Amino acid sequence: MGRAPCCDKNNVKRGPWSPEEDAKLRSYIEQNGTGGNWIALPQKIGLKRCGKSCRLRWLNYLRPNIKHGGFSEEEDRIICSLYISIGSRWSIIAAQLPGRTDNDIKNYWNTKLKKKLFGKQRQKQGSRKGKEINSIPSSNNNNMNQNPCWPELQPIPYSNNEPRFINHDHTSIRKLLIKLGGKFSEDDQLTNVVLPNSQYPIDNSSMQLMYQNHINLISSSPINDVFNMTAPNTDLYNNMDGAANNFSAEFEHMINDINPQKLDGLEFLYEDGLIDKSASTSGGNLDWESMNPYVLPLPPIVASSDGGFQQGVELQEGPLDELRYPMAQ
DNA sequence: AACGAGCGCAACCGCACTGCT
DNA sequence: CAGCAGTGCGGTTGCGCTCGT
Repeated sequence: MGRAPCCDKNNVKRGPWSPEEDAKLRSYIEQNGTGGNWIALPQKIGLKRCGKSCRLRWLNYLRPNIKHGGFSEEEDRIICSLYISIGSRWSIIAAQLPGRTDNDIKNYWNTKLKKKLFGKQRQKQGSRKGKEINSIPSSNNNNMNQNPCWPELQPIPYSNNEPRFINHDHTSIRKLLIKLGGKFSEDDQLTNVVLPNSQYPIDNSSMQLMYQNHINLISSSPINDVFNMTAPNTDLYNNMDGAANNFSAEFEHMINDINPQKLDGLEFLYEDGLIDKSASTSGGNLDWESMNPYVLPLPPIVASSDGGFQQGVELQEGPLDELRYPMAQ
């Protein structure tokens, strides 16, 4: 199996780009564009490079208005918030930060932001090697209270009775809910509300309305109230067999019981102790589809007219809500 | 000064998706 | 509708730099 390589690896140059190569590529694209064919481009301009390599070089470094380094605090916040919300969708995150590339953001996250956010970054005056600063035992949530960089991103101290989540930001929570909600969808039933084991067929518009109301409630409530929020008191909810009525508890339940394999992009919540695996009631091995489907009445991801995918309910605010969530991940 | 470890980042790899034929 | 080529994307790698010993 496997597919043919995009180029003959024996006849292409690899490794760092020389200034001459950069100049060739830049001048050609500035004059002629890419021509919609990266594979053929290097041959046209006499570069012994793979088309993919040319594309990468152009997109990440040669393109006009590219910024490198010097991430601002605001950019940091956006990246963190989005990462928490949607995971490692670097291209989507990059789209929110003009002049930044997905590769740049990815590198920045992996080398700095992640440590910064979770307090693992070595101290400025500390040794460069061998000294793990603020090393965090994964099960010790107390340490997560120490975040010198973004106090507002501190996790809520956990107790069995109190909800905890890492971000006091409504938008992030909403996005996480959406992410989680999308996972409730069956792959091939994008236009149907998915209610595993449901005996109560619900039409899409009802579900969307319910979901929108719930989201609006979350958005307009003080953050501390979000986790004590009660599910909408509708006949629909009341009719649902075993429907939990306490948003906080169920959200906790959901976070704790998430199957890590299905929480792509958020695994770090486990790894960094933000989600306490030991608190999970099912050892993280939950049958996803058996989860109570009524906790978050999320609409499914649906195909949009422009060929992409989007959540069934369009969020109303802010640029971050322009996100689309490809289903295939 | 030499060495080695850690770090940052550019570039590569391979898979998935999309559009065309 | 299937197959293929091109593209996009996220994960990983490898190299050069920095700094402590």
